[in-house]
Amino acid sequence: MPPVLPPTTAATPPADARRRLLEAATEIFADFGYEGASVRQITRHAGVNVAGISYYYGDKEQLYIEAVKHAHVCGTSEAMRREFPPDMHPADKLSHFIRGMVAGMHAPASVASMKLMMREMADPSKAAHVVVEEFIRPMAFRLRDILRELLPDLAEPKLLMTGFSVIGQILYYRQNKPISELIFGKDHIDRLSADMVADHVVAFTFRALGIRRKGVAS
Amino acid sequence: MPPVLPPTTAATPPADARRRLLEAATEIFADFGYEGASVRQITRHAGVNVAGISYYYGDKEQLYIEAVKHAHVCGTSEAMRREFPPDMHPADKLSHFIRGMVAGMHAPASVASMKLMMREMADPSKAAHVVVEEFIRPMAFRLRDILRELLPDLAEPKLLMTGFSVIGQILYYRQNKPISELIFGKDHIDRLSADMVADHVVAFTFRALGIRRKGVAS
DNA sequence: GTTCGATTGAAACAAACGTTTGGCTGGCCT
DNA sequence: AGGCCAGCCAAACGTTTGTTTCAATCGAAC
Repeated sequence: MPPVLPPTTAATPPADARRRLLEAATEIFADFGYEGASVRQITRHAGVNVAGISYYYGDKEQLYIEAVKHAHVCGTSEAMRREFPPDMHPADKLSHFIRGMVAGMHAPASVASMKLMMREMADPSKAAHVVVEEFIRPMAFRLRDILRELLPDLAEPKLLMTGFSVIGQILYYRQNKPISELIFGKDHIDRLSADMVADHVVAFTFRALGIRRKGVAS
Repeated sequence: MPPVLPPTTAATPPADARRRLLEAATEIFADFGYEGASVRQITRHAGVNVAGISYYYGDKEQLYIEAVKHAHVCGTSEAMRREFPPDMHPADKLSHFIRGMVAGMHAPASVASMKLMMREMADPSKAAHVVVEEFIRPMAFRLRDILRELLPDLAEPKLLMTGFSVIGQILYYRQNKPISELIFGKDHIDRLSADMVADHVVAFTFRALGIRRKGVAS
């Protein structure tokens, strides 16, 4: 009888195979999706026997969920989570928020983890609530708080849509990059550096919101 | 020997099973993705024998490609494809473009077809180029032409990013609706009607671009 | 009424799937 | 030494996958 599910927390002894399984799963699931990835493909990539999945994670689905849970931790950069000093001007907060998020999307700490999270956003599964609770919702609420501070007179639905306008601009570049490359050519898209995109989104948003102050430097 | 692949064009006699297969495939592929959908599930849903897939479409992959090809036709509404009179003010063109696209996303002619296209955008496969050439690219170029007319002094990369800012806002509501509902609650999201969203995106974009003229009515 | 091609049905195909079994390691304890 | 147990493997499990086979059925042409 295997230990069914040795707690995901620390405590677990080295068990290198366990870690390699999770890393391989993150990459393969990110590239091929849940159904498209086979357990044999994952274990081969990890250099572990197929039985390792049942041994360490119970089954394929639990491994997937663990991969998603892990992804929200190591996929996001510190810049995306940083809190702002309360006395900072809300316009500066917004500018920092956008720049941090664009940077985090453009060069994530772990490419595979970010891919996996984006997959979960486009096609949510049982693991989606983890990404939402731990990653997306905090982001969304931070942005809404900033916007409310910036535009105190705006009604709730308007505030919601304004947030979507900001997030939508940022997410576009990650969610639709392959398609954009197909349309305009990979070289044209690659020329858009993270800084250029961040500058543009900040400027576009500031003008839309009637904020005169120039976006501060990152 | 089956006719291998009776041409997809018209000409083909009734062959009701063929049409039902395509419709079922569109729905099942849209809901479960290519790998997640099984041929038996599709044929059961269509009330056709499994052999029908090989008989009418060759194999699962070709059926998928045909479903995607078909989707770009019947998934988009007429409003999204309409050309504008050349003497129309570019700001009005932009307003109409946004409203048409928001409406087409919000209430597509075929929900399943739209789902399938969005799936192909988020995770392009061999069938992606069809969606791009026939649906996305024309949209993107129409928008770019409008923006160039509106902002003739803007450099090419800036023009590209401005287009992405418009498209990103619009696509957000379709690509991330399930996630938004998870964050803010389904009822809050459902309250955002297509008209409200369209009004907001037009207003947000017009202010960002420094267009004074109020968005015209649809 | 017979013939023939197009269409459909039930069954079978090999391959791949996720999962389990049973036993072989090696280090650690008494 | 001997017993023990976690870690790991090769092999097999039963099921489902996509695809094919072949006979049955139908409808019009002759």
